[in-house]
Amino acid sequence: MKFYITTPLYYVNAEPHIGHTYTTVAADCLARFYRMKGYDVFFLTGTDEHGQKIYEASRKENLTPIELADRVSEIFKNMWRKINISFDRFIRTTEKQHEDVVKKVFKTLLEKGELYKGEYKGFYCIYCESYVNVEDKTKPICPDCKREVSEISETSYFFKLSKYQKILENLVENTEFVKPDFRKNEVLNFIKMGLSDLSVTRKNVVWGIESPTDEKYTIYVWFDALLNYLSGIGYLYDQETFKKYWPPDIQLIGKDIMRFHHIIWPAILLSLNLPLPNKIFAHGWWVSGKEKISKSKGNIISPEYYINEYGTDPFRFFLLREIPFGLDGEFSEENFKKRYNSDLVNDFGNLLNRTLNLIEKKFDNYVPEGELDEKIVEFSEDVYKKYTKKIEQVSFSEAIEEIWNLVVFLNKYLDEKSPWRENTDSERTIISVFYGIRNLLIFLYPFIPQTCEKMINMLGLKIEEIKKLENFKIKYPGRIKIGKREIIFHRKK
RNA sequence: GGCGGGGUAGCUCAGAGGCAGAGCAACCGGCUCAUACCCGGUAUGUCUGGGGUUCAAAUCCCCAUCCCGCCA
Repeated sequence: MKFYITTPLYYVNAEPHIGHTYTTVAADCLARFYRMKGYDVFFLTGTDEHGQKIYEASRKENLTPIELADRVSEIFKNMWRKINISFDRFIRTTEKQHEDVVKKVFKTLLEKGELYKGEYKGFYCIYCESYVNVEDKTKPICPDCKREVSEISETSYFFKLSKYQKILENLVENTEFVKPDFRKNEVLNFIKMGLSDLSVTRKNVVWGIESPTDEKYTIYVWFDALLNYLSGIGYLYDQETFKKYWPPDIQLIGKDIMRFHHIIWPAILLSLNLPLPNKIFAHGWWVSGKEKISKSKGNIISPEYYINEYGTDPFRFFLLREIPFGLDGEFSEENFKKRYNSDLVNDFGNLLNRTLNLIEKKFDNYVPEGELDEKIVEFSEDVYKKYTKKIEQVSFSEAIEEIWNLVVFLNKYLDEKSPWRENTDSERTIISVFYGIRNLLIFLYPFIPQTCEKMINMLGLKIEEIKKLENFKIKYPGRIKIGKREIIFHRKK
């Protein structure tokens, strides 16, 4: 079984922020989960580097566009390394391979009549790089960015988007293509209002892929960028890889780019006679003080701050645990700290610590021999079933809630059995809790990989053991010497 | 203005005809292996307002109101 997952390509006019990080961490979690299930996973991410905005941004810094792109894409890569993103390929739209694919696709569609030459008259927002409808023609303002726009008239190549209206309607209405479900109506309404053909070339944008036509045009940055999902796994140059992974099983996006991914993207694929992605999941936004996070509002959340202050995994954990994927959520240090202290420090970290401490003091650093309590085996199986189901539904927060039932269960179990007292069946209790914790580490591995690796060492087990979901069935590991005990999550005041 | 979603405990939200719920916070108690942790218990409601249907409404219907999203 294969699993192909993508994030959007991030535009290099800005450095990585919470939004990029959110999508990427979520994708990483899924990629890791499916690898653990034994799937052949391909996880694609990268940077989108063409367009007018990049050109202007580079000018401001006295750089050439490619110099800027080089720098920022490197920053993205470093960020992903820092938070342990296990992508299989990081694609850049300025790579020759990608540019060739875009040109070839353009040419093919032109030959097939899916693209045609036309005339565009209307308003154009330079900042958004798109043709826009304006409310008041005497005072034309971009409906998206509220900047002033100018009226233009130019020849352009158009993609026959309108032709796919009925197919798209059917796709959205009757399949899992648009996720979460509550977004379906939104997309459907938009399609039903009528789709107009899409201009896919620009005359005055120099920083872009040149169209393979007689006249000088560059290809519209979105048309260029969307094709990365094809070029990233070898379309038109590595048939073997492409055949193996196409189509995407899931593509993650932010809700702001649904139009491109839920409408334009499938239409392009239809025009190329390619199978469509299984689902495209639009997640929500992190807000701060009820407002959308933006530079101008000064309520930027710096991933770096949280990573440095609390650690990589607590940051990943918070993003996926705090709110249901798909909805907006409030990001505040207060909420972060609450989660950190109560979930990671008190419940989880302390469980590990008290257990290891007991093994250390009562059993001289060895996990004792004996039988497992069947109650814990059953409970683990139950959690496993529920948690895998949730994660397959892309419900990260609910998946973690299921796992946390096991954390709570184990803490309670220890209290009830009180293995620190005399005359209790302490061997059995300790072995059972040890087994339960090992399972926790397996289940949590997609969310907080680094922590799980550290902790599995502390248990005296091999890292390989937590990289396979099935391993939760391994019951007794033998008489094991535990590793060095240390505190991983430190309480924050 | 059109379409859609929503308003439930201090907070975040679940419940979609049959005793009003969970987590967090609060309060009380227990424990002491553990990172002042963990475990148990208690309390908390005009289910936005009003009307209607029903033996029975947070739930279904109508009106009002407020918030959010998409579109214009």
